[in-house]
Amino acid sequence: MQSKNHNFFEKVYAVVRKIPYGRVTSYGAIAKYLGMARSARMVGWAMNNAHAMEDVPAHRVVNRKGLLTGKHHFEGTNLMQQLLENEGIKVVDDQIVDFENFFWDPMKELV
DNA sequence: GCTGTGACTTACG
DNA sequence: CCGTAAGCCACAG
Repeated sequence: MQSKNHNFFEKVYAVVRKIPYGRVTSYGAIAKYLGMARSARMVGWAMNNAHAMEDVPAHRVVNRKGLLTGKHHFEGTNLMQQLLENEGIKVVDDQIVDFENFFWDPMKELV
């Protein structure tokens, strides 16, 4: 019985999985795309649960300032930064360089 | 059903 | 831009 299995988490994962390579987005952007711009925190929380999801590149999701706020939740100390740099994204002081240039808005890109 | 919490965001100075 | 304060919603206990 699926009942209310339509977790909003699944929606978050769906959007995060659609993040193209070498791009990043913010929790608020995802939340807004899901119609819950005021629940940006929940998006981050969903990422916490996303740890069980291998198809969820949570490292491509950062806060509004392009700061790797959730890097602390990744394995190691700078795994998140390593992953981003591996995609060609420069990260300095836990902050993405030219964040606006790498920002991926599901509202505009995903339509 | 209330309380606490959180990988956020916005507003104000 | 930076620091502080408040708002916000969903989930766990």
